[in-house]
Amino acid sequence: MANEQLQEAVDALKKTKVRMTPQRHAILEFLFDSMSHPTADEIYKALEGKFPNMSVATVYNNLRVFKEVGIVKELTYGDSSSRFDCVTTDHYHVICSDCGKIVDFHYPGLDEVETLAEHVTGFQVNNHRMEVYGRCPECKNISKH
Amino acid sequence: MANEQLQEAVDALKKTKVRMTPQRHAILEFLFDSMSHPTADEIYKALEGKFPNMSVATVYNNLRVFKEVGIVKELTYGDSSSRFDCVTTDHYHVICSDCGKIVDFHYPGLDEVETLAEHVTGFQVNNHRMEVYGRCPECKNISKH
DNA sequence: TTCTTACATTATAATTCTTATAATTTATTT
DNA sequence: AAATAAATTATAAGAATTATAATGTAAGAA
Repeated sequence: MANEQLQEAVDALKKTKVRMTPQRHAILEFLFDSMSHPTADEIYKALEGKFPNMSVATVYNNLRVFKEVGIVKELTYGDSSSRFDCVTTDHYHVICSDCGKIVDFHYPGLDEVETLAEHVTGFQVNNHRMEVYGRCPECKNISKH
Repeated sequence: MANEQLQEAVDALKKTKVRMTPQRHAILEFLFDSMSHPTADEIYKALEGKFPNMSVATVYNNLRVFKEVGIVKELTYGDSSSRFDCVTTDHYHVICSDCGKIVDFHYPGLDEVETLAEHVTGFQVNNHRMEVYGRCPECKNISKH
């Protein structure tokens, strides 16, 4: 369940001298609950009922903190604002070029690519990013008519 | 050579009713010559000697056109501005997390990933993006001292 | 070749996303 | 419970990108 992962994330934060605040908890909760990949603004809007005085800066600040600790990943696409995804299991994303929908899919981590890149370039490789682009079933249908 | 690929790109544009202008040619030439991955602003600055009156908007507009035709790829990272890369052979990028340097490396296209994603998600997959992150040899040395 | 028209460019303003700043508030330590 | 270090807020500033309107130009037709 999402709750266990949330708890793990909270524990991870405690170990790194990062204080737990209601705002931080709410942002994390929202990220883990919604299995979507919200933008900073979406998070801000979703929580303004609970925290009418919360600042957008708080959302951005905390997303940066979460990224540094390693429990959140930033997804950047050309068009608009960044999206944020909690780092849970090893999954990748398929993104619809038409409507922007993001769908997760599982695939074994591309470790071979990392090691090859390391040998060929002399870099000390830490991680990678991979996304697949195409058209989602809905958009495929729309274009047929 | 870069010249042949440039010619191919120009031909591809002619077929799609996109007019060839001196500015467009210069932008393409710069992209194919420099095997780096310049930002829109870098392109703008590089060409202001040749085109003192060229507008930044022109660079952005044309990069968008090139992207739509499929001869240029946009690489977006969270922090700063997008970088642009001409779509040539199948190569991927290793990016230094410290200094931002981008180095190409060859690797067989990840076709299996695309087909798997297609089957699992029902998307019609067209392409993918993959990057490896780490620290370049230079930055590794710096941090040792 | 010249004319015409639709497309490109320019210059500027506007937007949008994100970060910086300073004052206030709050969580943790002593 | 007091002290301190960090987080939040509100606002302003910054940077990257896009929109707008006027002017200029490429490419096909006469």
